Amino acid sequence: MILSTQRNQSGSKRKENEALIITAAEKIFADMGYAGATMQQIADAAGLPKANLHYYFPTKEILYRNVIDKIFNLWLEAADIFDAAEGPKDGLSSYIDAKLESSRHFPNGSKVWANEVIQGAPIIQDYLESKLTAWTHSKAEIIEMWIAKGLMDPINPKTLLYFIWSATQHYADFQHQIRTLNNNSDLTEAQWSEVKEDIKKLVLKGLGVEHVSECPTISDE
Amino acid sequence: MILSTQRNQSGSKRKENEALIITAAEKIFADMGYAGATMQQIADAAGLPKANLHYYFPTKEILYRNVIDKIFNLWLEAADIFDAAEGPKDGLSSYIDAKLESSRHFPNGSKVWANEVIQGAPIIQDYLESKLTAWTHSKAEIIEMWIAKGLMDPINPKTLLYFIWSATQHYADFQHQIRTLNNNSDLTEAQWSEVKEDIKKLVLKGLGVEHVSECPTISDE
DNA sequence: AACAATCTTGACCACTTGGTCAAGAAATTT
DNA sequence: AAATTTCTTGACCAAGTGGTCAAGATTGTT
Repeated sequence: MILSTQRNQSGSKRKENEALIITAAEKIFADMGYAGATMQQIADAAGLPKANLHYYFPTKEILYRNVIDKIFNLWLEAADIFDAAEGPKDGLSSYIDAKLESSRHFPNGSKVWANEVIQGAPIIQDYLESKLTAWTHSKAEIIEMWIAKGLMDPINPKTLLYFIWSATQHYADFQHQIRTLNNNSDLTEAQWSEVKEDIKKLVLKGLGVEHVSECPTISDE
Repeated sequence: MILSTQRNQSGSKRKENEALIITAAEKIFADMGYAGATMQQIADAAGLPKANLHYYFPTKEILYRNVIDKIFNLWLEAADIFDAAEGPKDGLSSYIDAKLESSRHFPNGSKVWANEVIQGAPIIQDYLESKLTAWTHSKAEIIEMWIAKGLMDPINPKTLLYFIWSATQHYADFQHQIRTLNNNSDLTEAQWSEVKEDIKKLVLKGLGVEHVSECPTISDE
């Protein structure tokens, strides 16, 4: 009896420590960059001796790839909303919300990703060429469909995606700069709401998506 | 004769080498991050022996600060257009153009800056607190004035500035990702033009600045 | 209780790094 | 042409790095 529990407990010891280490590593990599981070720092942050890290993750690079892996999957998840959406108003709104929430609550992932891409993606180039390329194309198709249906102004779909990525991820990656320019305090709940509304309004209106209530056409109905 | 030339040559020997080193350093810091960059790499990129670098710049950090200094001044320059502008249409257009041009032709500076800020600005915090804060406030005032005059929709001026920074700098910082998603080729001249137009259109229209020419109102003329 | 996995850890090593230094080469000044 | 300042450079060093290892502790299994 209790076989499965025992198996789980023993099996989960590994999972637990791996998760602990990955979380610690994510923070250190975000704060120091890949080269700047040391295994010792990560070990300290995780509360484990350095040799123990190498037991679970043989090399620094393998640990790093595991961190990236976790981050990238969250990236993809945030965009499921996109597919389920009926039109641009719904879809873009939700996507911007989701990305901003993630920038607010999990900035480290975004920072690690940014650091890596800025430096030419020396370690995760395969991700860009396979998963990200496929993902981007599929989203671009949706946007093109919306445009074709006349639901929004024409725009290069990639330009729009970059636009949303940059505007939202900026709040994670440049968190420190934003904080400094905000009297050295984090954005308040109210400020976050304002940012969300401002960005959504700007993007939607900029794409001609907002309530078309502006031109009371006589011919309609 | 040739007195002045001699004087110039000797005086400029230092300036010349300093500029050479800073340019090399900018590229290496952009590609590797502060910690990841080695003085040896920078020396190789500059075509000088490492010991020679230390003659002009005693430490790695001092060299780094010189690189940042150059970058930051370009940052500020790009925004002179802003002050000279009559209204948001003119001012924001020119600013977006200038920032995109700089992203296109001098991406390294933006990358170094991004790397540094992501990591919490451990070395250039004083810049953020003094110069950048002052600069931002002065631009925010201009935007607020435009809003007060009814030249554009109301928006938090800082949110708008972050918006423009992120959208434009993204093309420098994430250059590699954009390239990868563009069939591994740099953006063509035509693509850059398209990006410029799309971004400007989206921002201006989003702020309610564009020609209101869309609703052929009968009452007009 | 004996055995076998799995996990923990301090001590250790080869290698790279930023930075130094002293000897000399070039260029300026007197 | 002698003296002085500026620049160049190979050799060197102390400190820190990622990674190893072997001995032991824990846990699970028979």
